[in-house]
Amino acid sequence: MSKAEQTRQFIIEKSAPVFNIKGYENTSLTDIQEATRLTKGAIYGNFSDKNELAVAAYNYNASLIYERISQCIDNCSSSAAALIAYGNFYAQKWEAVSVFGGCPMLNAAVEADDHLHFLREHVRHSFQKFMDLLHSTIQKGVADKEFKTDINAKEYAALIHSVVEGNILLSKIMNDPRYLKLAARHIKRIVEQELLQ
Amino acid sequence: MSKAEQTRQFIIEKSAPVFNIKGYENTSLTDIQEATRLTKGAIYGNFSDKNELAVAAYNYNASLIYERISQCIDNCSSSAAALIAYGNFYAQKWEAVSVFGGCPMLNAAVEADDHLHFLREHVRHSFQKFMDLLHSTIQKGVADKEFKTDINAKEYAALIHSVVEGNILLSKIMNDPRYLKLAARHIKRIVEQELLQ
DNA sequence: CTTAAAATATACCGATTGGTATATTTTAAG
DNA sequence: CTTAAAATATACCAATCGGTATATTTTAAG
Repeated sequence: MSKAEQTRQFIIEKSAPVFNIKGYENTSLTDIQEATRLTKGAIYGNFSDKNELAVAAYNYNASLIYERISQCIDNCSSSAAALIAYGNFYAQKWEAVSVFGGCPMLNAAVEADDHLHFLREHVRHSFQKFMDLLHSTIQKGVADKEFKTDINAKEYAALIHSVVEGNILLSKIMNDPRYLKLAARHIKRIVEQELLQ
Repeated sequence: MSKAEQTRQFIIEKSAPVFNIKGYENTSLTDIQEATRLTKGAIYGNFSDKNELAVAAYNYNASLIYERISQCIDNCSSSAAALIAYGNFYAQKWEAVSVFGGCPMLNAAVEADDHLHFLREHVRHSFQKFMDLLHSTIQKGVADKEFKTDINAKEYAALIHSVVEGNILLSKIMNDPRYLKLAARHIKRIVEQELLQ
């Protein structure tokens, strides 16, 4: 990895939490300079403009969470356990996620849905990636005869994902992680009462 | 109502959708001038600063939705019908809500949770108000022997609210109102299988 | 109709924004 | 060690930001 590639990665990693906390449009180059302790020369030498860095930072933020969640799912011995683990993930890691500014997908989605168009497709893509992860987990449960055969896997994937995101929102604004524990229990109930054979 | 009070209300109503679409920090005074076709003199003659207008616009946005939803609930003949109507509200009014920038509470919550502190308490208050509305609806169902007696009304209120908000997020970013219809069906199932006697 | 006050418009302010041209420093090949 | 290129720092730019002082217009009481 060349010096510039190292710097590029360094800038992404240092600015990523700032973008997530302050928002992609409200994060200024001064903020990025302070976070990286670098000057505009270094930043614009590695990114053509602020938007390119914003997209790189978002993708970094989203993939960071994705890796941890998919790893968490891979460690489960059954599909039911995997879905329940997904519901528990944010409840367990809440302190770390909260300090980091909360769920990067939730934050970026609200900002990108109707006025940050350069970000929108990236946010859509990561939402889809999360739902695909849940979808394939449910499909595996069906294939393994663990789950009922007549369930709509895509709908349950979207439902579980939305329950988690909705309660991240609630926990964050109310400053109360109990909403996430409630979400985890609700997902457990869905799995046990509607998915399991 | 004096001329100034009329103008004040006019500014709130015209700028409210702009704040909801562009975000409270990203909406500039130029945006507000364009939306109202007024000058800075008129705006600063009626509001001490941009934040005061932002708070007034947010409260207007939130109360507008609240009024419609509580009216929708009041028209229902049973508590079960009221909760189901709540789930259906955004699915039915999606076109109008979407053009308006989506749910004002969702948008403002993401912006205010960790960097727009002057707005945060107002957003918390309206979240609480929505959950209280659901809470009292569920309590009424229990008192009327319509719902089971051993249910946790507060938890179900938070759950229903979060399912709706989560699917508003999903519908908005994916540009697909089907997620809201899914939320409505899920809430119906919760009411029928977990709340009704 | 007159007139003082209230409301709105105009013209300006310093600070900050994203971005760039150029100077300097650092890197790494020979 | 030398040196050209790559990477970073510095100094600047026009545009826009929120906000204000003042001028003008509109309102409404007498």
